[in-house]
Amino acid sequence: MNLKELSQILNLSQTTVSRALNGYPEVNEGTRQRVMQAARQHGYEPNAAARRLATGKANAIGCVTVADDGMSPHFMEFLAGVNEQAGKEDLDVVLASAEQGEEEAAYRRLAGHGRVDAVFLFAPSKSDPRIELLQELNLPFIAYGRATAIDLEYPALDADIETAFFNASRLLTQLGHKSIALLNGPKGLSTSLQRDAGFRRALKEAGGKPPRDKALNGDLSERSGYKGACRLLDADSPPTALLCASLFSAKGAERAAIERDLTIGADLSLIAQDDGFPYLDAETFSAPLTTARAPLRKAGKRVAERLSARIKGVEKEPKVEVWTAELVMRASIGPPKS
Amino acid sequence: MNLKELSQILNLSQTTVSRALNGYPEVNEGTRQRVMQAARQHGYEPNAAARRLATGKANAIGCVTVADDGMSPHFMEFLAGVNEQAGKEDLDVVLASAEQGEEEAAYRRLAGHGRVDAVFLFAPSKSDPRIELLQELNLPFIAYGRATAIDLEYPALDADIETAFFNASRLLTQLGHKSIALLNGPKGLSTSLQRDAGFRRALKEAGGKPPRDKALNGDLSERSGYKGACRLLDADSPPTALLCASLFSAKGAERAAIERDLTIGADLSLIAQDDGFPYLDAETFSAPLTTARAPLRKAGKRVAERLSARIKGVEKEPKVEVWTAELVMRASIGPPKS
DNA sequence: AGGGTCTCCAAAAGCGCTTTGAAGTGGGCG
DNA sequence: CGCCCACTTCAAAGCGCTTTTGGAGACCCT
Repeated sequence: MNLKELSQILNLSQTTVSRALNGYPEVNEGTRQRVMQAARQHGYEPNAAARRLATGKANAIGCVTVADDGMSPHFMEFLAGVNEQAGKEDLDVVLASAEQGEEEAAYRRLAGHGRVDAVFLFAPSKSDPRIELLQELNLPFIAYGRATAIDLEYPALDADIETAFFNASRLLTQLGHKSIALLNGPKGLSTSLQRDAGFRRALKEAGGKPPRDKALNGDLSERSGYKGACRLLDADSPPTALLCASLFSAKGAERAAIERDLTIGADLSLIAQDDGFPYLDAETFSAPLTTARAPLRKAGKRVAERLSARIKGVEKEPKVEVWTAELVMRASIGPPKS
Repeated sequence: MNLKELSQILNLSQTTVSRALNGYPEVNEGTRQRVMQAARQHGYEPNAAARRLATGKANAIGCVTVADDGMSPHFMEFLAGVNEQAGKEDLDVVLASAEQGEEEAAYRRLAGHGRVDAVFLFAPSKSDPRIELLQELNLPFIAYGRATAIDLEYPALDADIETAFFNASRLLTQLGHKSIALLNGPKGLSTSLQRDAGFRRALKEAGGKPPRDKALNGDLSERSGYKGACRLLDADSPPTALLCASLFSAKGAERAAIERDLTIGADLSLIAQDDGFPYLDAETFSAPLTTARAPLRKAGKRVAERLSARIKGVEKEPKVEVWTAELVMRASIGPPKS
């Protein structure tokens, strides 16, 4: 069933049917009802490709993912948020998966009119080439995370992890910890850099002799957290407080602590970043975990919302929105035992 | 830059340029080179919508997600696999998010020619109405998981969780456990039913007096696993062996065990289903965990692969593919202490 | 009653691509 | 020398929709 057939059934022109269906004012209300009714009855659905071709609007947002590392749980969680909101904005989400190194071509293909109206960028690296590319391609986009080394103005959403980790670290120094460690995420990622910066700044600003500090890079898995914590805790003068880049690595750290008969909160203070993953919950640790909240799903929603606004032309300027990653106090921290 | 412009630059007809670009044989090799070269140089990308309209092929697969419960980590992990493989098959993945109850309309819209060539269904319920709907809409699809109460023949992939949990449970009875419990997933889900069936069958078949059994439903989170395990372990005559529906709930169970000074493997045997989530790893438990492997990402890949085959017309019959969920033995199980 | 203003609809022109059917080359052969 | 065929190329017709243009009626006002 297409427009032509439907209009023939109704004894109307395609124009009229199209207008009736799309809510244009210049059509008789009675006619409109009749058209809508017939459309429903015959199960008419407009052909998306044809509409796209005619209007130049795809009614879709998207992103290109890289096969190997691009599809982390973090990304997927963010994507879940994007998708959820996109549904409310009546947008499809299209994923274009590219091989490592073929990303640019994939973006060019997406930009090739007709697939998506806009894209989002997840966790751009420090000087991510994609930003310049997208501007050159004139494809509207919003980045989640800041490419700190890039001067260009571009729309973004960012969680202020730096401040969160600064506050968290300062809290620990203020509690009197003299040896604090950071179990950070992968080297080079801008969030990792933010954590590191906040951490170091807090230690530097701590009055008196700055505490001993130690930072390790790893991925965000339980295994990595466990390994890192083992290394730290088994060293000479182990840290009495630990900052973790994710709840997963915090889980690993907890395991390492328990294995060593250290009680979280009493023997070892623990703070982690909570990305809001389902299934894993800051409160369900052996001591409820103090966290810096940076909920990915919510961020994804917001990005989809702004993308929709950009497509509609409502949002125009390259606005950078920064969300504070709020510190949630729970029982996993305390003064060092001595 | 569109086809017309490009062909004008080249002084060729659109036909020839199109054929050259799409690898048709009836074009001079020299001309083809010239065309390819010019296309690259001018950054020509064919308009996807136009191509779709002309060919009737969307070169995309998709699915409709439901805002609230449809976007579990399980689904996202599966989706990651789909997307990865889709990239290799040169297919886009499109997500259409619908409000609860609006799913049918969303499928109809997707079927409205031009958006996707096929869809996948994740974890259909026992008698999922979507299956009939899709057959009626004539939209090719593959389901991951079986709608057991439906008689229709339809293409699917399934992990044989029932057998896996049967084997796991039997293993525990053979080790001599007299009280075994199952921390199952949400009630009504077909995987939950499979686990339950396998579990009960094994206990029934155990020689002599059948062991005491207990099954709890919950979600698949750490918190739920913890709570369930607490309830079980604090009851009279607590189980000496525990089956968990996910690594997350197993993590929770582990925490409950540790809290009670029970050693996994010695005081409490633990077996869990491992869906292959990154970040959480069966080996990184206080005792490496025996698991039934049912890797979601791999399944997603396979579904995308088969979907591609269906689109191309290579796969035609409603083939049901069943993967055994292999039991991986690790140190978390042993005979009961007595 | 005539002219002007609205309201509603039909026809047709794209949107950018693929694909059909036909035409233009040139070479080989009789 | 002319004919046929293989090899290339081209013009044009859609694909199904939106949107512009312009015309036909209906209605109102003077």
